[in-house]
Amino acid sequence: MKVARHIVEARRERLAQLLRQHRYLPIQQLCEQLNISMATVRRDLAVLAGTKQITRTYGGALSDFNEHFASFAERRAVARTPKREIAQQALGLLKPGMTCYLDAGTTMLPLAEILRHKPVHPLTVVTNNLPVAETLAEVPELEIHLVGGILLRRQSVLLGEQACRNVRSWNFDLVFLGAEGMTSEGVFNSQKDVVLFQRAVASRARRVALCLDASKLGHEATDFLLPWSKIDLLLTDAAPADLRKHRINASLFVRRDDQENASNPAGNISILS
Amino acid sequence: MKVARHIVEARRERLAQLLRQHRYLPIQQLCEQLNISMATVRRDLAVLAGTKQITRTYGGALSDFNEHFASFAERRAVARTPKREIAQQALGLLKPGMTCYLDAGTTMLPLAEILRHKPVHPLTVVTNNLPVAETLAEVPELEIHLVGGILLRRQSVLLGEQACRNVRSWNFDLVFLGAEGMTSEGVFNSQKDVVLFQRAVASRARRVALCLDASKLGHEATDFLLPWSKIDLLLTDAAPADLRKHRINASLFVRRDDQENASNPAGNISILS
DNA sequence: TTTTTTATGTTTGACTCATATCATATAAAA
DNA sequence: TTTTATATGATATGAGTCAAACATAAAAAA
Repeated sequence: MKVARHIVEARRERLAQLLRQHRYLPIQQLCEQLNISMATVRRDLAVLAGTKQITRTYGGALSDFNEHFASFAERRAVARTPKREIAQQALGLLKPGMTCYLDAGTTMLPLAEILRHKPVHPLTVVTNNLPVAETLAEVPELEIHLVGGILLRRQSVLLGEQACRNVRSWNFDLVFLGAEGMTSEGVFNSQKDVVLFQRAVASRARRVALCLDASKLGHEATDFLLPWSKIDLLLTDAAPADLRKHRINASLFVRRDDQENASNPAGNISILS
Repeated sequence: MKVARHIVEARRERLAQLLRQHRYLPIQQLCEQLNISMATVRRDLAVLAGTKQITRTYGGALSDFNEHFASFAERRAVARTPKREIAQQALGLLKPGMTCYLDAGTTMLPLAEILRHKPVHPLTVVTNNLPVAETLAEVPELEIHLVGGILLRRQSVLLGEQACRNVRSWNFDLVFLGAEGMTSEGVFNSQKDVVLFQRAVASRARRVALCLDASKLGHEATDFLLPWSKIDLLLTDAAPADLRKHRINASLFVRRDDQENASNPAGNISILS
């Protein structure tokens, strides 16, 4: 009998979740847990294996997730090149002695990786992003702080009230934030806790840099994050013409080699691209 | 044909290493790699599974090694079995609804792994131990909190002033602490920051459980952590006679099945073993 | 509503794996 | 050296898994 699409997807998500939790499970146990036939489990596993979320084995399956934040690696694969570009722009903004914040989200991982190999020293990095923290943990030139908070499974990110409280004791020279969408009004994200936390971070920052690749243009996610008036820098690979088309008021363009002038005297957004 | 003992052990080590490298391998491939029969591979795998180095699956095997925290896993190899025992004791103390703290150090990892597969639900777990946090991150029944703080490279542990401050906003039903040594005076550790933080944790706890395997007996590390008077429970694999020999005042022994009586009315140390 | 599509569970035959037993060769002990 | 212990590979039997085909029932589309 056919079953509604959302039921199917929910079951597959549950399946993936069970496998992440146990790393390996035989098909029989998966059947018992989900109350479905072996045939269905096998078919679901085939789908999940197709999207590289799991590895099929004889008689069971094996989660690909817990191997070094693999889900991150997946998402990272999307828009890899733009994100590396943005990371390069971000790197140019970092000066020795700064205290900076790196946001949750996949955009920050390339920056962390670049920093790992070409550290700006000394530098204090604060983050709620576990993969970023771990990437940078090995670099002796950097001082890494993790904000405390509730650990959000799947995203490996710390959030919640305590996280916000922790952030309020910091003063950042520069914070890098990611988001899901940008319109003429400002930038958007898709989770309320995330937005709350990002606002807390932004309120402690001397300068706020938004990192958004071109695919976010015109997208409007559920939760409004910040208006452009509170954003100092936009790091993007989007073409200036496309930004104008979406009425994003980008009056000041800054090239990579004169970033010293990237300050924002008139309250306009500086764009590095 | 019989084969020299060191050959056998070398092969098994090679086997374990292959599995660590590939995480999962079917038996056939292991045969090809090692040029031995399936029967021998199966027997070797049974041995490795017996020492919890791998998990047998139908048709293959799966490394139990957390390749992510290599330095951790190395240290974990030492005193592996006692630590699993201690973890089992600790598990028995956890009751639904509790808020507990898991310390830094390798002793907590086996507990985290057991909890991952047999979660006590609901349970709030607070930790400064990144590997523990990650091990438990995928378990939906648990709420995981990381204290904020400076990330100590090498140990993947959070410490520092902010960490201490964060801890002070918690009330723990039960905290599990590790240490480097124990004498008749109390328990010791080897880093000042660690001790400071552990004291902060202990001060917010209704009950403090120390997890110390027998190898720590009589050892006196550089920094004094806590006197026995402030410790409610000692989880150890050390024999009672050995404890007495070192004049550790262990007057109350508790069996695993009457842990309800493990409270500490007279200020004596309860021992689970 | 009627029609089409499709997700599910069952069945079947081929294949793979596990367990136990056994002969043998060789290491280890006497 | 002789004897004992044991690690190995082969074999056979039984159990479990896989892939494909099929009927069915319910969702989606018309």
